[in-house]
Amino acid sequence: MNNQIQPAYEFAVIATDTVIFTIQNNELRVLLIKMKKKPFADRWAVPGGLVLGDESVDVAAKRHLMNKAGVKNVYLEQLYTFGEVDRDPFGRVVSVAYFALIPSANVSLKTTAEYADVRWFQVNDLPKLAYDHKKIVKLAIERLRAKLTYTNIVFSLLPDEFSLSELQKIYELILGKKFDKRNFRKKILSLNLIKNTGKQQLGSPNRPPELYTFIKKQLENIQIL
Amino acid sequence: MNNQIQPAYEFAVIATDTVIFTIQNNELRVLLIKMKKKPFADRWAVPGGLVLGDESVDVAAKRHLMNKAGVKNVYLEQLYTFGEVDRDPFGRVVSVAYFALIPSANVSLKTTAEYADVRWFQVNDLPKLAYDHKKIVKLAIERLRAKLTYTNIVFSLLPDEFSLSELQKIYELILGKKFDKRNFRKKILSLNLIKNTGKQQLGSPNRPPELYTFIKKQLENIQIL
DNA sequence: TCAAAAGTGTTCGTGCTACACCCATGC
DNA sequence: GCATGGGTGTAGCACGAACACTTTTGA
Repeated sequence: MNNQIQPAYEFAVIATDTVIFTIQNNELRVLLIKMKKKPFADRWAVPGGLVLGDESVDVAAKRHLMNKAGVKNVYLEQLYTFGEVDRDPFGRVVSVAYFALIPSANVSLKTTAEYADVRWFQVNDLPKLAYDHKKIVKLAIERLRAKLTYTNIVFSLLPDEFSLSELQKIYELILGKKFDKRNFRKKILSLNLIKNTGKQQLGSPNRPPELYTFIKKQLENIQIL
Repeated sequence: MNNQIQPAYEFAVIATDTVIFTIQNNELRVLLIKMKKKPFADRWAVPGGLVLGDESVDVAAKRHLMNKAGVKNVYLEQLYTFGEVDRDPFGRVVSVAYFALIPSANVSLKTTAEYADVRWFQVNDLPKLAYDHKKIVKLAIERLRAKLTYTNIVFSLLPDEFSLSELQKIYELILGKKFDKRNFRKKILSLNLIKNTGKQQLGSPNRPPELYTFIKKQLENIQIL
């Protein structure tokens, strides 16, 4: 609707902020960076950055995900756009928030010159966050919980091959409740989302679990629980 | 994340576009405006406009809803943000799309000087749309369908008092399938979302329906169908 | 042989589905 | 009195919930 020249103050900066989730140590964790610049020096925040003039918002989100967390080809979904006037003390910044899911394996953290620190935080034990990032993380968790129940999104939190117990543990961690083992397996197997690879995971002092893999690794809407 | 001065070309214009739904003549309809300016002269589009420098994106959406469709206090929800680089031929415009629901009663269309025409279109018979508005409308319909099934959102498409048949008709129209009358009523009544007012709707040459009303008119997540 | 997690079936109750007839009104 | 949409119950079936023991491995 930009059909006339606008005075400069009506222009805004677009940024993206991405809530990156993974499973680590039997916990749902979020990647946070520690900021260097005022007025949020030493405050933790979700990684993000500006959208350039010649890149789409989606591409900007992917670029920052790569630069700041060193990951690509992960599940990335637009979450919500935060457009309050005073959400950023530096000026008018509208932030398009995303959330990303990465399998526990691929975690490679690199602290860049830009930030004081980069760490994974357990979602129930977050530090005080900069900007409106508390709200963003909260919304991302809600979305993740909802999507676990009506899509097959969980494939993006798991390695290629996994046991049914691992799968169940992820559901229990994120949804915060226990499931009956027999009922859970019956339900999951009846959905034809995963198949038995025939392999076993040896090396633990227990009976070795059978390994499964997802038949399709693309998002589908299916009532799971 | 606007922590340094950016050159002008990295700034973008933020706009909102709102897909406004209502039920009219037993059809799900969308409000469209006919544009006057090139290069989209005489093309239909969803109403929208720029976000001012001192207003939040939500407030801008409400303002345009009032100015262009003459409605306020209606259900309004953020839908998705469209951030492709070339989505607007005039320049870099990122659009935060919303969808709105208005009860069939409140329809007051006024053609303003700004537009050639304003009309309600049946969702299955839309004209060619400007910008990426076809995509926006499609997404809005999907979201509306989904929300009908797991929230009580339908209250915002109905007048204060309504019959169970009206309610059922809305579900059938939007979801595009028929429901069994007895089963539908049993299910709806078991959810405790609506109550019988004791009144009847007289004036038709049929048995007068009993009128119901929503107990709460605020969005709740409840599995309906 | 022991500890630890993996794997496996059945019963019961609830909720969804399918289905047909009488009722109240305006004309 | 007739045409039109409004209102009502029941029986079968499928799916979710509850529940306990045996198996396999490494140490």
